Amino acid sequence: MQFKIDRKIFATWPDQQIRQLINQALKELKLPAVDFIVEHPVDENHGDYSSNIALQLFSKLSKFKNPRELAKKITDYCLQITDYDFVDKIEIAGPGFLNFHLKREWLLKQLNQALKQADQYGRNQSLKAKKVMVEFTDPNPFKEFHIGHLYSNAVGESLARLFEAIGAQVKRANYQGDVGMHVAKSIWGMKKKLKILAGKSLTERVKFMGQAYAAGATAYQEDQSAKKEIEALNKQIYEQDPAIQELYQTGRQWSLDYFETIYKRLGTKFDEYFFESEAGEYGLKIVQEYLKKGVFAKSKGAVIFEGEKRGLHTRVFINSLGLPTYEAKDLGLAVAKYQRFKYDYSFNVTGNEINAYFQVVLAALKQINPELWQKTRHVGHGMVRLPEGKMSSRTGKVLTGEWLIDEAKAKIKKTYPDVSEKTAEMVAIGAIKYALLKAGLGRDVIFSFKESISLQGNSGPYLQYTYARCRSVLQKTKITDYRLPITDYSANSEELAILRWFYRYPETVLAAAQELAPNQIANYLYELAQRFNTFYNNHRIVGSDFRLTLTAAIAQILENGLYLLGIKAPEKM
RNA sequence: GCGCCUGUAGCUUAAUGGAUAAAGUAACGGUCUUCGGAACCGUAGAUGGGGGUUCGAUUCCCUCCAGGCGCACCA
Repeated sequence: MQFKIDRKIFATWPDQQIRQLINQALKELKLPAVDFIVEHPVDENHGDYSSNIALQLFSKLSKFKNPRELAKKITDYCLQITDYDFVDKIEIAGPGFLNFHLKREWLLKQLNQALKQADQYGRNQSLKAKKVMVEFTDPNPFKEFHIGHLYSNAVGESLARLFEAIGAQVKRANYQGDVGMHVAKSIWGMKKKLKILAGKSLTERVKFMGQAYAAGATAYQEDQSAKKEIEALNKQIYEQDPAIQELYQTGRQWSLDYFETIYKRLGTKFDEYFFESEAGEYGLKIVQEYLKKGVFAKSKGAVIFEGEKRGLHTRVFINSLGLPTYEAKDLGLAVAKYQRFKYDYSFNVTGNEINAYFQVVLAALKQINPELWQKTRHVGHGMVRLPEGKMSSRTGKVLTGEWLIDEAKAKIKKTYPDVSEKTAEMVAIGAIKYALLKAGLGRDVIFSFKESISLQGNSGPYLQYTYARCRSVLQKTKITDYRLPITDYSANSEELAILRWFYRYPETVLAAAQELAPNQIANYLYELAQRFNTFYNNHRIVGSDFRLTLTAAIAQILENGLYLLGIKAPEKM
C-alpha cells in the first residue's frame, strides 16, 4: 500500500517552483526532458535549494563541453524570468550544480506565517477526509507492560499525530490478548499464591501477575503435570468456565486498569479496543468460509494457508483442536476494525520480529478481501534489546515501562531538586520518548538506560529546555503580538542560519508523515534548537523586535514539533 | 539449510545516487560582570572486506564476513 498524497498544497513551495522554472527553461532552450532533483544541499554555502539538472542532462547530450557550460545556459534563461519573488540569486558551482538562494523577504514572510498560524503551523490537508486507523502498543493482559510496549506506544502515537497533522481523521486502536496460553500460564501461577494480594497497589498486583506468568511459563516447560493443568486452564478460559471466571475477570481488569494509568502518563488515548477473544470469533468464521473456497487447505488436522506457494511460510490458521490461532485472529481483527471504522488506511505497528508472519496474514487477506488488503499496512519497528540480549518475560528478565519512567524521573529530581513534580514527569517522558524516536524505525534499539534518560545534547530535555528558555525570554516583555512589521532586515549570520532552517518545518512534517519517520521531526527540531542556542549565546534578544519575533516563532515550532513526537513543552523547567 | 533485516567515529545516531560523510556522547581544551550553563565554542576520531554499475556510491547490484529475526498447530 502506498500513501496517496496530494501535493497541491506545496505547489507554491520554492522547490516546486524552481522545478517549473527549470522545465520551462528546458522547453525554451529545446533541451530534452530528463529526471532531475531539487533539494536542500547539505552544505548551506551551496544555497537553499540545489539542482543537478545540468549534470543529468550533460550525460545525455554531446554538444556541450562540460556540465558547467550547460548550467550557464539554463541559469541565464532562468534569470530573465522575473516573476519569481523568492529567488535571490542562482549560482553555478562544483561540477555543475545550480544553486538557488532564497530572498530574505521570502524567509521573513515565513516567520510571520508561523506566528499567524500558531499551533496550526506546519499542518496541511494532504490527507483531507481520509480515515486512518493506527493500531499500536498491544500489551497483553496478565503480563508486564515492558519497555518494548513503551517503544511501540511512542512510535504509534507519533504516527497517529503525524497523520492528523496532514489532515487525516485518525482512530487509535489497541489490540490485546485476553485469551490464549499466556493467560493460562499466568492464572496457573496466580492460583498458587493468590492471598498475597490483599491491600496491594495496582502496580504491585500487575507485577505479581508478571511473576505468576514467569512461574507458569517455567512450570509449563519443566513440569509435565503442570503442563497438563495449564492446558486444561486454557480450555476453561476459552470456554468461559464459571469455575475460573472470577479470577480471570479480576486479573484481566487489573491489567486493563493498570495499562490505562500508563497511557495517561504517556499522553495516549485510545479510541478503539480490540480483544483476541473477539477477533478469534470472526477469524474462525472467515477461515472456515474460505476453506470451502480453496483459499485455505487442510493438513494434519489443521487448517493452513500455503504460503510456500507464494514464497512465504506456510502457517496454521486453525489448529487441530479447532481453535483459531493468532493468524486467524488477525484476519478477524482486520474485519472487526473495518466494521467499527470505515478506514481508508490501516496501520499496524509492531516489532519487526513478526514481519514474516504478517506477510502471510496479509497474503491471506488479499485472497479474502483485496479491498481491505489494499488499505492495510504493517509497520515493523526494531526491537528493544538489552545489552545482555533479548528481554524475556518467561525468565522474568524484563524492564517495565513504569520502572523506566520512574527511574528517569528520580534522576531528574536528584539532578535538579527544584523542579516541580509535574515538570519532572514531563521531562522524564520527554527524555524517554525522544530517545526512542530520534532513530529511524528500521533498526533494533539497543536499550541504554543512560542514553534513554539523557538530559544533555541531542535529547528531549534539550528541546524542552530550549522551549522554556524561549518562553522565559519572551515573558520579559509585554508584547503579545509578535507579527513582524519588517519586510527587510539585514540579519546577522546566526539569525540568517535560523531563518534558513525554520521554513523547512512544513515540508519536514509532510515527509515524516509520508515516510512514517518520526525521527525526521526529531532531527529537524534538534537542528533548530542548536541554531537558536548558538544565536542566543551571542546576541541579546530583549530590546530587538526582530529577535523577539524570531524567538516567538521558534518557540512555536518547538511546541508544534514536540507535540508530533508526543512530548509536552514546559513553560518552565 | 532457506528467507528477511541490519553493519557509518570507542558508544548512540544523521546523510530523496551528488559537492569537504553530519551530530550527540565519552576524552581533552576553552567561553560567562549579559535575557535560564539542562547552554555555547574548539581539538581529536568513521562508511565491515572485495568486486561491479555510474560523470559521481554510505545509498543500487553481486560476493564474502559479522550480528539479529523468522521458518506448522505459541503469541
